[in-house]
Amino acid sequence: MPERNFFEKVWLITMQIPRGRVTWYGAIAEMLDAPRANRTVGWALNALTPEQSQHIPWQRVINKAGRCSIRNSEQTPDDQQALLEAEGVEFDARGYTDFKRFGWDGLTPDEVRELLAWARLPWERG
DNA sequence: GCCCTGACTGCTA
DNA sequence: TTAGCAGCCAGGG
Repeated sequence: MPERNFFEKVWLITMQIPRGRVTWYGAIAEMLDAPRANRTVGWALNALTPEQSQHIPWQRVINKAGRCSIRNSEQTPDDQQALLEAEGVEFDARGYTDFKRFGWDGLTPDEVRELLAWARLPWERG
Protein backbone atom coordinates (compact mmCIF):
# COMPACT_ATOMS: atom_id res chain seq x y z
CA MET A 1 0.00 0.00 0.00
CA PRO A 2 1.49 3.35 -0.99
CA GLU A 3 2.09 5.85 1.77
CA ARG A 4 -0.84 8.19 2.12
CA ASN A 5 -0.24 11.88 1.99
CA PHE A 6 -0.81 14.04 5.01
CA PHE A 7 -4.21 15.27 3.86
CA GLU A 8 -5.61 11.76 3.51
CA LYS A 9 -4.33 10.82 6.95
CA VAL A 10 -6.05 13.85 8.43
CA TRP A 11 -9.31 12.88 6.74
CA LEU A 12 -9.15 9.27 7.91
CA ILE A 13 -8.65 10.35 11.50
CA THR A 14 -11.39 12.94 11.27
CA MET A 15 -13.79 10.20 10.15
CA GLN A 16 -13.18 8.39 13.46
CA ILE A 17 -14.52 11.24 15.59
CA PRO A 18 -17.84 10.03 17.06
CA ARG A 19 -21.04 11.99 16.62
CA GLY A 20 -21.49 14.53 19.38
CA ARG A 21 -17.75 14.80 20.07
CA VAL A 22 -15.16 17.36 19.02
CA THR A 23 -11.39 17.60 18.90
CA TRP A 24 -8.86 20.25 17.94
CA TYR A 25 -6.38 20.61 15.09
CA GLY A 26 -3.32 20.03 17.23
CA ALA A 27 -4.70 16.76 18.59
CA ILE A 28 -5.06 15.35 15.11
CA ALA A 29 -1.59 16.55 14.18
CA GLU A 30 -0.24 14.81 17.26
CA MET A 31 -1.94 11.53 16.35
CA LEU A 32 -0.15 11.75 13.00
CA ASP A 33 3.16 12.15 14.84
CA ALA A 34 3.48 15.75 13.67
CA PRO A 35 2.44 17.84 16.70
CA ARG A 36 3.55 21.06 15.02
CA ALA A 37 1.54 20.49 11.88
CA ASN A 38 -1.72 21.70 13.40
CA ARG A 39 -1.98 24.40 10.83
CA THR A 40 -1.59 21.90 8.03
CA VAL A 41 -4.50 19.93 9.52
CA GLY A 42 -6.67 23.00 9.07
CA TRP A 43 -5.48 23.31 5.53
CA ALA A 44 -6.32 19.67 4.84
CA LEU A 45 -9.90 20.22 5.92
CA ASN A 46 -10.06 23.40 3.87
CA ALA A 47 -9.01 21.36 0.85
CA LEU A 48 -12.05 19.07 1.02
CA THR A 49 -14.37 19.36 -1.94
CA PRO A 50 -18.12 19.73 -1.21
CA GLU A 51 -18.48 16.15 -2.40
CA GLN A 52 -15.82 14.87 -0.02
CA SER A 53 -17.02 16.93 2.92
CA GLN A 54 -20.29 14.99 2.85
CA HIS A 55 -18.33 11.97 4.05
CA ILE A 56 -15.94 13.69 6.45
CA PRO A 57 -17.27 15.19 9.73
CA TRP A 58 -15.01 18.22 9.37
CA GLN A 59 -17.27 20.20 11.68
CA ARG A 60 -16.05 18.12 14.63
CA VAL A 61 -12.59 19.69 14.37
CA ILE A 62 -12.37 23.07 16.08
CA ASN A 63 -9.57 25.14 17.60
CA LYS A 64 -8.03 24.46 20.96
CA ALA A 65 -9.92 27.29 22.61
CA GLY A 66 -13.11 25.31 22.01
CA ARG A 67 -14.45 27.59 19.35
CA CYS A 68 -15.21 27.16 15.64
CA SER A 69 -12.59 28.91 13.54
CA ILE A 70 -13.56 27.82 10.06
CA ARG A 71 -12.61 30.14 7.21
CA ASN A 72 -14.39 29.00 4.13
CA SER A 73 -16.43 30.89 1.58
CA GLU A 74 -19.18 28.26 1.74
CA GLN A 75 -19.49 27.79 5.49
CA THR A 76 -19.24 30.14 8.47
CA PRO A 77 -18.38 29.41 12.11
CA ASP A 78 -22.09 29.77 12.85
CA ASP A 79 -22.89 27.04 10.34
CA GLN A 80 -20.31 24.78 11.94
CA GLN A 81 -21.63 25.45 15.42
CA ALA A 82 -25.19 24.74 14.25
CA LEU A 83 -24.10 21.39 12.82
CA LEU A 84 -22.44 20.44 16.10
CA GLU A 85 -25.40 21.55 18.17
CA ALA A 86 -27.58 19.32 16.00
CA GLU A 87 -25.34 16.44 17.12
CA GLY A 88 -25.73 17.33 20.77
CA VAL A 89 -22.62 19.44 21.35
CA GLU A 90 -23.41 22.43 23.54
CA PHE A 91 -21.91 25.92 23.20
CA ASP A 92 -22.04 28.78 25.67
CA ALA A 93 -23.26 32.27 24.81
CA ARG A 94 -19.81 33.28 23.58
CA GLY A 95 -19.56 30.30 21.22
CA TYR A 96 -17.23 28.14 23.28
CA THR A 97 -17.70 24.43 23.94
CA ASP A 98 -16.22 22.40 26.78
CA PHE A 99 -13.66 19.76 25.85
CA LYS A 100 -14.14 18.12 29.26
CA ARG A 101 -17.72 17.30 28.30
CA PHE A 102 -17.64 16.95 24.54
CA GLY A 103 -13.98 16.31 23.77
CA TRP A 104 -12.90 13.14 21.94
CA ASP A 105 -10.23 11.00 23.60
CA GLY A 106 -8.59 10.30 20.26
CA LEU A 107 -6.83 7.20 19.01
CA THR A 108 -3.83 5.36 20.43
CA PRO A 109 -0.72 5.15 18.24
CA ASP A 110 -1.58 1.51 17.57
CA GLU A 111 -5.09 2.42 16.47
CA VAL A 112 -3.74 5.13 14.20
CA ARG A 113 -1.28 2.69 12.64
CA GLU A 114 -4.06 0.18 12.07
CA LEU A 115 -6.35 2.82 10.63
CA LEU A 116 -3.81 4.17 8.18
CA ALA A 117 -2.90 0.67 7.10
CA TRP A 118 -6.38 -0.59 6.33
CA ALA A 119 -8.97 2.18 6.19
CA ARG A 120 -10.24 3.58 2.92
CA LEU A 121 -11.71 6.94 2.18
CA PRO A 122 -15.37 6.70 1.12
CA TRP A 123 -14.70 7.91 -2.40
CA GLU A 124 -11.95 5.29 -2.80
CA ARG A 125 -14.40 2.41 -2.53
CA GLY A 126 -15.33 0.77 -5.77
C1' DG B 1 14.14 23.27 -5.70
C1' DC B 2 12.26 27.91 -3.93
C1' DC B 3 8.63 30.68 -2.31
C1' DC B 4 4.05 31.48 -0.75
C1' DT B 5 -0.15 30.24 1.60
C1' DG B 6 -3.16 28.89 5.46
C1' DA B 7 -10.24 26.42 8.95
C1' DC B 8 -3.44 26.93 14.27
C1' DT B 9 -0.96 27.71 18.59
C1' DG B 10 1.53 29.69 22.34
C1' DC B 11 3.88 33.62 23.98
C1' DT B 12 4.08 38.60 24.98
C1' DA B 13 2.52 43.20 25.81
C1' DT C 1 -9.10 39.64 29.10
C1' DT C 2 -7.66 40.60 24.45
C1' DA C 3 -4.83 41.58 20.37
C1' DG C 4 -0.69 41.09 17.86
C1' DC C 5 3.04 38.24 16.20
C1' DA C 6 6.28 34.77 15.03
C1' DG C 7 7.02 29.76 14.44
C1' DC C 8 5.62 25.64 12.09
C1' DC C 9 4.77 22.26 8.13
C1' DA C 10 2.84 20.15 3.82
C1' DG C 11 1.20 21.18 -0.86
C1' DG C 12 0.91 23.81 -4.95
C1' DG C 13 2.71 26.90 -8.59
